[in-house]
Amino acid sequence: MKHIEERLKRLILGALKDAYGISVDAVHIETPADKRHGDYATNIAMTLAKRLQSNPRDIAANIKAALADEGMFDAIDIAGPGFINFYLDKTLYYDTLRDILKKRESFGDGEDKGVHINLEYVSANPTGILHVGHARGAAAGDSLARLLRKAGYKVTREFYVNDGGNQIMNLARSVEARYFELFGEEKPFPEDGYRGGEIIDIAKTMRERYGDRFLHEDGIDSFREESVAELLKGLKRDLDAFGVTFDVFYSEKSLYETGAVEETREALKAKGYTYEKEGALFLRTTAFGDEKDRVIVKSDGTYTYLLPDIAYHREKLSRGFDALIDILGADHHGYVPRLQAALEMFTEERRLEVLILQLVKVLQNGEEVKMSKRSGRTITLRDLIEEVGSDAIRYFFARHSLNTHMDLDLDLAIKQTNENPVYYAQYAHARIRSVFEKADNEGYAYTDDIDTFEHLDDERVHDLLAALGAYPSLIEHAAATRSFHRITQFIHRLAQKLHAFYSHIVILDENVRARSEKLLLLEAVRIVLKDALNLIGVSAPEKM
RNA sequence: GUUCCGGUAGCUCAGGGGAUAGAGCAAUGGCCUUCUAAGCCAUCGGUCGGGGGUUCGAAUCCCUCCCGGAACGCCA
Repeated sequence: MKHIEERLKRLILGALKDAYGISVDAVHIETPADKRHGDYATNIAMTLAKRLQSNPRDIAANIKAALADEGMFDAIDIAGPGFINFYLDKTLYYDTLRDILKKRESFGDGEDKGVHINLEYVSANPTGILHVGHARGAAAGDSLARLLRKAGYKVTREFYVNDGGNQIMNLARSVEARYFELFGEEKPFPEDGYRGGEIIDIAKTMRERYGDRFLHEDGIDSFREESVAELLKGLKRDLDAFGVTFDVFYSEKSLYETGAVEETREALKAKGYTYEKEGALFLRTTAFGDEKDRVIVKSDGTYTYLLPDIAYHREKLSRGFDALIDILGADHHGYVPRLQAALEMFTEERRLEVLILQLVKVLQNGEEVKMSKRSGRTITLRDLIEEVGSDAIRYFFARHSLNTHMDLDLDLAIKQTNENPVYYAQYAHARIRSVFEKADNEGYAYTDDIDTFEHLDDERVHDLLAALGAYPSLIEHAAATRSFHRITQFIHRLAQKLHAFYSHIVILDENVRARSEKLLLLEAVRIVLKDALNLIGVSAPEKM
């Protein structure tokens, strides 16, 4: 079935041509929040008021008169300042129902966009374990990846592993110092070293594997490699428990090994975008809108982090992606212009989209908890998952847009577990399953061999079907605007309508036919609810 | 000082330039002999930070001021 909205747009365009002989670029169709304003509404008459030198309500009346409505609507009203409200013929609701039952979880899938997106998120340094601050990026990236795929984009989920810079050496020295400590030996702890408990754990692992060997010989390479490997393993395990996975873990170190970093430096030089000053190599990022030029090779000959980052993004482009999306924390926003500038030295148009994620303020005992890996005092993602649960946290993050400055009150999050809105949605799913279980166990026979619906003429049914019917265009819009939180809003709306339906209508009707129709409706709701929950990484339980 | 976010109900937050600004939590009052009460129904709650402007129409766009967060390194 062609989306109703598409059909409606064509009708309106046709009416405009007939009534006024004009065409417009876009017809805005909305699904009014207030159902008294119909199933669909358009403001087209108001937007044309100026162009047609006429008042919106008259224009609306002319459009209405010219509409060849094909029997799609029960009624078309002109309301308010000039809205045209469309009240769908009820049989079209049943089209939605049939459509969902046929397509199941592929209902709402966008058409193949033929666009391959590389989506990079989290990319936490392997110098500690994930804390609450990382959780938001992980939840956002994963949800967005799922949403984009649903909408018809091909998506590669990528994690950039910073295993090549100074901080890794800092990490290795930190572990080394802890290792010496385990043997009661003195070794100065790095000034800016990592003090998390996991650093001590790794030192213990090193002691198990190598004994006291590195007290006598230089083990810094081993400390570095083993530490990164151990921490990365931990990151993956925590992310996995959070339902967040990646297709590619890309090593920064490999960029050095393949010569990609040097190659990028030379390419920038060759293009004439670099100059030397005070012994350092500067990149002329101001030529592309940055506020000042940036150093890429320091006067001591080492690289700043910008150069490998440019090399990395070039490498991503060379893998054939049509678009790159990075999700970065707000603390890195100032970095964006220089990276964009550098990449535009290589590409005609801007290919990198950067989504900035505002930082989460974590409160405990009424006080802000500062996250710092170096201090080692953190609230870890792992603890949070254990105490609050992955679903509740995922739902919490998925409710908020990227640029919301969020307060996460841990006491509240933990204490109010049962009042978390995630359960409202999950409960709706479990309820549906339980009705089926009851039907199966207690001999309420039903059939799914139904193509017409005669017992579903109820306002609450229409509310449910209207909500379900909006799913495909919601997916499109949410994906296009990268706003996965709209999915969460949809989930809540759908659950709300399901609960209302459930509370007022007996599903296991005495009449087999009526019972079957209602069960099919429930099944359709369940399919879409589960699919939407899946998009934000939340489970759909069979029982609660 | 500059740049980027944000300021909407007691709290946490939604609000594709449109209709009477909405949810959750909190508060109040009803609803379990029948499919899960983690639910339903109802009520309470707002000078959309202030002031200008654009528009038929502004929480939304523009300007300006105030408040909060973040960033302004040859750190990552």
